[in-house]
Amino acid sequence: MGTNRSPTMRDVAVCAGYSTATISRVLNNDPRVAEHTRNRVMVCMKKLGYRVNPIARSLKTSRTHTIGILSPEFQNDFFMSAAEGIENYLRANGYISFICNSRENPEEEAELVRMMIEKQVDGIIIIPASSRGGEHYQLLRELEIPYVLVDRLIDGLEADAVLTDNFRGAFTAVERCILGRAGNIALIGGPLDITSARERTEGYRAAMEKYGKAIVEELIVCGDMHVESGYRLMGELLRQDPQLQYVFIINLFMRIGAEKYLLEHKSARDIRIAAFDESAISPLFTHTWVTVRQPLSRIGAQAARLLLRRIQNDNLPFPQVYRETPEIITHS
Amino acid sequence: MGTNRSPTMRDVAVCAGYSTATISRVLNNDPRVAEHTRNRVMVCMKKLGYRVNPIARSLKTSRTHTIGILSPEFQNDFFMSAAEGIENYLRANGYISFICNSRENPEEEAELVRMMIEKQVDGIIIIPASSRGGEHYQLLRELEIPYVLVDRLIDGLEADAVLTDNFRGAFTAVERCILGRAGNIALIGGPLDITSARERTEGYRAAMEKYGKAIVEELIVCGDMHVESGYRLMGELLRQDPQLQYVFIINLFMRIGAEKYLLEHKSARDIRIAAFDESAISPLFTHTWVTVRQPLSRIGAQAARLLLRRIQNDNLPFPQVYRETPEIITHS
DNA sequence: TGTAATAATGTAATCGATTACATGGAGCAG
DNA sequence: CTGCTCCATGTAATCGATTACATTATTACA
Repeated sequence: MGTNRSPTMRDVAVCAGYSTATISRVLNNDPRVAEHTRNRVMVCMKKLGYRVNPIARSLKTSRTHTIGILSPEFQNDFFMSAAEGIENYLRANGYISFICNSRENPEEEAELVRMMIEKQVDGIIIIPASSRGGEHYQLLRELEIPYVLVDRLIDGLEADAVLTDNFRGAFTAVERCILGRAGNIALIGGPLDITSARERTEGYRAAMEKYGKAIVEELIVCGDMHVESGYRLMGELLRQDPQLQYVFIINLFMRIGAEKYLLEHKSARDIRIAAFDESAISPLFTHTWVTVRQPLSRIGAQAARLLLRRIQNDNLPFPQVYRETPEIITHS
Repeated sequence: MGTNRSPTMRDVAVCAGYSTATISRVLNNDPRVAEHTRNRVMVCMKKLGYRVNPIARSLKTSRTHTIGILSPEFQNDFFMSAAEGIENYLRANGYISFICNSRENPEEEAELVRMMIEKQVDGIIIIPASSRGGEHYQLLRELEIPYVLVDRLIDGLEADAVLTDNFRGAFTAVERCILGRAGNIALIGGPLDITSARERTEGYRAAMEKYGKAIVEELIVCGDMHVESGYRLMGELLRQDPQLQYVFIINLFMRIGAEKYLLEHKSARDIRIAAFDESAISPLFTHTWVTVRQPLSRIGAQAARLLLRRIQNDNLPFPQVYRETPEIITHS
């Protein structure tokens, strides 16, 4: 039992009585090999348990069949759902993925992009840590390495992207509330320099306008997307209008804060919440009315598909921006 | 502006007037290069923007500086926290990681292990999809590819592993309750073929015994770790003993179910919950008393460290099993 | 001054694939 | 029978590094 160096093309060649060139041709489905040699070679490959060495192959072809994925946060269901969608699609298509954590930090993101370039990934999917861009995008452009943005756009950057149709999600959710005979609907929005927050806010306004609802500016407040601000803003809104019954909240974390406020202040009153996002938590929400469910794994798959098409040089017009329609759920 | 093929060692060699061997020596900090040549070479590398091609290097050294990580679920904060800890440590040490999703499926896990072997990872960290093992563990052993288990052990498999000290976490949490003058403490446990569930249950029993508390078998129920069973079992326990005040729940999801039951049945009564795990949800829990916080990112880092030591052939005794002590938090 | 030891660098094989080009034989037209 | 095409396969260079071994220059010491 000698050291089991794993078999190479050369071993297969010897076993089958051909040259390595032929083995390689069989491997790559080159039509110029005779049927019977193909068979003979395949038998040998099976017998020896031959598996191609992707590293040697990559060195020659400069393709790694490897994709980089950058996520700003690992402990975030949304990002990870998208990552899951991406990974599924890629793996089903013979690609494997490096997933790295940019820790919401644009500089780390840039560093990771450099690292991935060095590792010679064939393409990158980025869930951006910031909507403010950075030199790495230019680097990717220069080196002609395809990349696709997910969930967020970058201001002033033309790039392929796949994201939720935030406007439509917000619009439809608010419309549902209105059609469900909601009165004043307050809004807990987010920083307007975050694209998605801005779009959701616009969706809210558009729906209100379409149905001739007066937009009360006092009932529109902006948080920072985190739990605490949801808590605080819910309080402010109720102080503003103690009769308030309907609130639209643009993300999960602020919504958690709002629910918490309601719990603690025994306002188990008739407040009904419409909001973006769902998660394992949702069963504990007590004021759920309408939920906007982002099609995250579809977004991920779509992004992966787009990236692979770019890699295979499908020459699609550039850039491609897909906005996936969210699902709106009305709870009894 | 010709096509910018990125510079190779050969280019640097020409630029500096040495052979590629010397360039390589500089790159690998070989002490046998003269100081001034080292400097000259470094200047050239900088000037040309040279970066070593890790693929070519890997082909020769058969080391990829790449680690595979298998997680059973991407949308699970626990696994992803551990993955984050792993990734941090690895990256800080010059390694990069493939993270793949075994989808709680042992067969996919095995397939992924094969894929990673093919990609020639230097080692693998596995959060097992099942505690029942599989041929891939043997394969890894045969090929002498180091691997470390995280969070779960595999029955009958001697392997390096890093996990929470489940027994101690449960023991200490229950002890806290007892010392906090809790009366009967019920238990919502899990399937006994899951190591962690079993250990936590044992911790509970041990604490009860130590303080001479009668263990009422009717107040010990087992769920399947999911939300629904928590919901159902909370109901059963309350029917069993309507006076029940204290419950120890061994994981987050069943705990969510339990809280949901309490919410819906207005049992805002004096029920206090001790439980494993925390998450973004925790602010919405209304019966929190004692929480066992698993040191997930430390576990991840520890696993990564152990793996790298194995790779560097630290010859530690085999196997190493680390049980990390959880943090017990008592809420006011 | 001669020679051995040592230090700095070069030469060339190698890792395991891919692929442009070369080769040899079969089939066919004139 | 000659010459041309086509088909299956082989030869050998190549991708970009690493490294055993060879070579040369330098120093040290008898």
